Amino acid sequence: MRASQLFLPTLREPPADAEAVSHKLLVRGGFIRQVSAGLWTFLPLGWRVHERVVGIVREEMNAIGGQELFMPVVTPAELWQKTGRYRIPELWKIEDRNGRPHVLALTHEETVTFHARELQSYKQLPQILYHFQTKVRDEPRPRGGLLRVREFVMKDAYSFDRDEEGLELSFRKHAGAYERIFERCGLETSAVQAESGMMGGSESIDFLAPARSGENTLVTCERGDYAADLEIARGVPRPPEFPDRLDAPEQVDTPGIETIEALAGLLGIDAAATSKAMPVVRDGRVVLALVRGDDRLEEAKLSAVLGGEIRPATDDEIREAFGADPGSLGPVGFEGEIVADEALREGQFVAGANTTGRHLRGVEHGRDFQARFADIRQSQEGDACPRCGGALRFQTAIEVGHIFKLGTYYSTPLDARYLDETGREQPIVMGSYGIGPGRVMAAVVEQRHDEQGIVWPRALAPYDVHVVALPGLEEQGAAVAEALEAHGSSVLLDDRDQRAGEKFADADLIGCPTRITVGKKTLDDGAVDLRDRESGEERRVPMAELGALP
RNA sequence: CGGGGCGUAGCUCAGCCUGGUUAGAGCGCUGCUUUUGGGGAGCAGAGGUCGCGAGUUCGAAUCUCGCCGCCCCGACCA
Repeated sequence: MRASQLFLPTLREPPADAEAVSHKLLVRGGFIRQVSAGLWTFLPLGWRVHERVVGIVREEMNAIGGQELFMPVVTPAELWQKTGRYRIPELWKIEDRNGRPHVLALTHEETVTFHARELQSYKQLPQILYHFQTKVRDEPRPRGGLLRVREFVMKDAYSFDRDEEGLELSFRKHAGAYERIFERCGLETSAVQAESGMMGGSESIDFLAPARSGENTLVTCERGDYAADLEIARGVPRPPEFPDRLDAPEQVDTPGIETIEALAGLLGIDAAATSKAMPVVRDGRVVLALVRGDDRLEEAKLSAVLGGEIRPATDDEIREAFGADPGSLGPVGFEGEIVADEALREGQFVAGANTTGRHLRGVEHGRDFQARFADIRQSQEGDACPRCGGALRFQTAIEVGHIFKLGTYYSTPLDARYLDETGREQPIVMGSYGIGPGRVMAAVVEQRHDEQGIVWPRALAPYDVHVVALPGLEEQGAAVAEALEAHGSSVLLDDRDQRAGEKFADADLIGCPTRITVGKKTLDDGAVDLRDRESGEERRVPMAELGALP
């Protein structure tokens, strides 16, 4: 391809509002352009990369027996009403000309389960169906270029099995395929246990790619035996230094004390020997969540424990339920449900007295209050690994893939059933598996770039070789490009009427793995200069050897 | 949805506080000259509803109000 005829608008400067490296480089390199918030066009170069990711995903999906099909983006609202997902705020709702409600699919569980009703016998199971299709989500906050967008292509796959055992097998197959996909894309990822969020179902695994920009936090053990998403990570906090035990709670005046640091300072105790009360509302009821003073509540965990949506209680709700201001709340005397973190099971803690400006020393579970215990704290730096006690490491990361065990969450409401050997009707057991190729692209750029630009892995590069024809040598450059193409390489020939420096800068920015320079000096030697983008190494190669290049 | 910021040429921005010729710069773009192995130099040009709408004023890019859009943080989130 001749750069002089390619729609490849590279920019010297990054867009002013870009933060993420992948956002800056993909825009500067002429791979993508923004149309509106979270809505992006893939320019010719960007689409080539996207389609290379798609190609890899397709090969690996076919290798585990996946069957590619294609489902529509627009779906009737009824399907979503049946599964209860019609009320998801991200769901983009539209009407046809008759006013009949439809939605733009944010994934395709409903649609594929609708089709799965044609699977009627155990003899037809298992099945894996997948497609590459546009997903539309009315995201509250798109951000970071391709990292979170409102419309994107997703490879979504769905497995159909007769039972949990079959699902486990399909799930493992996908996990294996995903490992191979990311490996081939040159991405470093960790597979971790994760929250299921809006998808429903029992178990899920996230594939997280560590990067400077990202919306997830990957928690790993320094010894490599533990990895989890922060939302469900179970770090072990250090033990507190408790003061002397008290036979009964003792009230202390703490006027104007609003933070744990101030409280611990005033009383001269370890912040870990205090407790923090976080009132939340679930289904209109105030529930008290209790964590250690030096911990933060992990709302995702609490939400899972309580089995539904939660929100922080308002100041008015707090005063009505506790008779005290936020800052002096505690479990003693509270009539409602209390969920306490495991770290508070043993020992005596300082807690709010439910009287403004007062706290209680020596509060002990069992004697002074009753609570349901669960892991609801957010892991933090300094925690120990739950497996081996080693130090935990925290890294921001990008979620590039997510696989879910759905069970019968969709098949039951949508009536996807089969008959087993004994003639009994059973719901189909399902799994769903997603990868966003655009986000994979962004993650690759986040992990593989330098000051000059992108360093694409060979498998994803828009072209294998970038031939830079120095000014006046366009035809000689074209001859080199033809020779390379004859040997199976894809070639971008920079035959633009530009200075050498500009061409080199663009080549570095675009990031093809190999750059070949055709210049007067090289031609005098009957050779070209070949430079490896990743290592920066450059060597002179005789023209006759071009066919043997990678 | 809460907080903060921004909106002037294709891009990056200045001008606004303190209203007043014909609205500017750099980069990019067009033509010519020169130059040619890491974003050269010169000359000549094209390119603008100053986000939109009201208002104040003799006069608004500039002040006021409303709306829209975009970015960042948070909330939320396959």
